[in-house]
Amino acid sequence: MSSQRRNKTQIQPGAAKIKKDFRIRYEEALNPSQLDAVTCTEGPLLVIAGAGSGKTRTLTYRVAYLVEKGISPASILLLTFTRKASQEMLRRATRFLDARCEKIAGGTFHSFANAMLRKYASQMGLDPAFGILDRTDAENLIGMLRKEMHPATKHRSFPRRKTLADIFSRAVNKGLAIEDIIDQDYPHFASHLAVITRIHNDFQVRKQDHHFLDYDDLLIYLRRLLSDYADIRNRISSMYQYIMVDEYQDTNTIQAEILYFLTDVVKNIMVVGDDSQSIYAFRGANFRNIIEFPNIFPGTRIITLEENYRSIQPILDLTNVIIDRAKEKYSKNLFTRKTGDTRPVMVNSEDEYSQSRFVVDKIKDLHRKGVALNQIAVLFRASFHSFDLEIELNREGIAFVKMGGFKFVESAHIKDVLAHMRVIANPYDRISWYRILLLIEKIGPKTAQKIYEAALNEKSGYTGLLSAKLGPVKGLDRLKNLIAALDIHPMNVSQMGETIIDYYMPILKNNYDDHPRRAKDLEHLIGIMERYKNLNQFLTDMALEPPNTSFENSLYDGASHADRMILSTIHSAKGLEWHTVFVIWTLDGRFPSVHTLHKEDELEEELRLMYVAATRAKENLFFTYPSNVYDRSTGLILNRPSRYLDLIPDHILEKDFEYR
DNA sequence: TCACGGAATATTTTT
DNA sequence: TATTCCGTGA
Repeated sequence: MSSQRRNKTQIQPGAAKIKKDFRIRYEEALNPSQLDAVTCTEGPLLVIAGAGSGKTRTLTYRVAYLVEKGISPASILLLTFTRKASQEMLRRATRFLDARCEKIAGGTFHSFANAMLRKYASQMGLDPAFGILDRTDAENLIGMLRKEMHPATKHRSFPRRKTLADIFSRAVNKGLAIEDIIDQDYPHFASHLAVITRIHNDFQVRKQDHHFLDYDDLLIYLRRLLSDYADIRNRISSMYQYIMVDEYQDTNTIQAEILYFLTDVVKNIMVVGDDSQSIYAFRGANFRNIIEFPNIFPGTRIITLEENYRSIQPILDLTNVIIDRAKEKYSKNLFTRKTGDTRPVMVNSEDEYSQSRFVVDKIKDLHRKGVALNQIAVLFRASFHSFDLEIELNREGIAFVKMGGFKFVESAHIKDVLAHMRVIANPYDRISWYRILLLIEKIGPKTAQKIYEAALNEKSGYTGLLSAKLGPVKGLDRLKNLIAALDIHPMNVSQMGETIIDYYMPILKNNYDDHPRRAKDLEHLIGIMERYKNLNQFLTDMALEPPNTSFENSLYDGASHADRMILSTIHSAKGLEWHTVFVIWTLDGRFPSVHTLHKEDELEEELRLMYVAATRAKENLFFTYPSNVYDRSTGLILNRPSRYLDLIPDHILEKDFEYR
């Protein structure tokens, strides 16, 4: 790119300045393009960072550089895709430089929105003590409303609550009407449009009435705050003079607009991303954000990071071929200095079972040769693709962790306990009331509703339950005692948690045959509570910044955590790397999935997903696909390798292996 | 009105 | 795997 030449000449004065008295030797730690990206601090900057090109490293050093330059940490804002990412970068910057880096405002768009809204919400007529609905809460609420629309939802063809939540969220994140989403993505529900729209309206109203914001609302409200209230916009945007955004390819239009407003006063904004790795369009991410960035911010400098530090040349040869087929992208030319002569391999197996056998045998083999288990990963398109493999791994006693999929806080027993706390925090929280009431035997939806209404009639907050005039309801006494106990003694968060868990234990034992495992989770939860002084803070964090990984399951004390191999969806593998990577189910119809075959955009996204998967590997890369798989939904027999790998020449992808 | 059992169903996921 | 949904009987 011709602009890059210009960049180089411009940067020289800055680069010279570094040498004098800065503590960190930036020019030694970084390659020339990375150094460019770090030292170019003024004005809009777009960094296209290819896979494995040291993106995180660059961001981290840039944070340190800004601080070392004397910029106040409080005026630096670092927005990332996950909370963990920003924490990690700030932690490393702190190690390189000093504790000033800890003062930098960092987090996700959602946590930033939360912070700003708590501060300024009242000015836009929003209760600053608003509660946050996580995805499950939103689904439950939608489920309640769905049921209230009884007659129409009786048909089997009516979308389930999860699907409804999906539709609603997609509409927000893509900035489209419900109707458009149905048209585009769910044409088979077209006949239910009217009812779906009604449920959606009710959903919005309920949230407002109860002062609840769901994840999408956080962004919507922040955007409104910034667009409609000039004085607040002014205040916020003069506070953050240097803004950095990671994973820009996975931001959606609302987030791009938020950034636009945030830079109203000062336009020192840097975004980093790789359009080739954009894999969240189903959630509203718009990879064109990255392509349009220079149009929105005139004078944008573009820096491309093209040296890959991760993979050996044969792997890069393959990934370059894969991504070459993408229609719309910034051109970049990744290169590596890592040589090697092991070509990526495509393995055809007879069926799913022999696919699992191949992977297991290969893992045992590698492990014997000295590759640590935690340097081996198996990646797949969808969470359930690993079920069969998990069985085989268990049988062979190979320790693994599965990433992605279910979260700690989303599991039913954790939500049960949290619901009790939420009722205390917000007595009008109908969802939580229902949840805890339904746990009691002989109480179903109807009874729960009666109790809820009677309790709220007392107008005395959650203690309304104690004085509510109710006919005798069996089993409610224990709950009443609990509420009374919580009311009488002032407690900190963890004491409250323990009291609730004491109450909840019998219910847990009754409801789940695997209660010992779940009880362990609850202990873990207490541990987390101990870090909090404030109930609301705790509940907010549980929604916005939940403890991340789906922890060690029951094998807590089995193999040491360090020596386990990794099973992961490709989405959850973003940004990670391993010595050896297996991508299973690279079968046309599974990857890309049959759902996407007739949608061009989605096929493009699947292609990028394959690219992300392949670029995780450092030394070894295997693709496997079983033959003769019957697809129930379409009636097709699937037996071709993924179209993204099918026509690649043999000298790049070795293809004639068979395993049975 | 509730509990229970069996069947159906499932892309992907962070917030 | 694990939830969710629906029908049935009490």
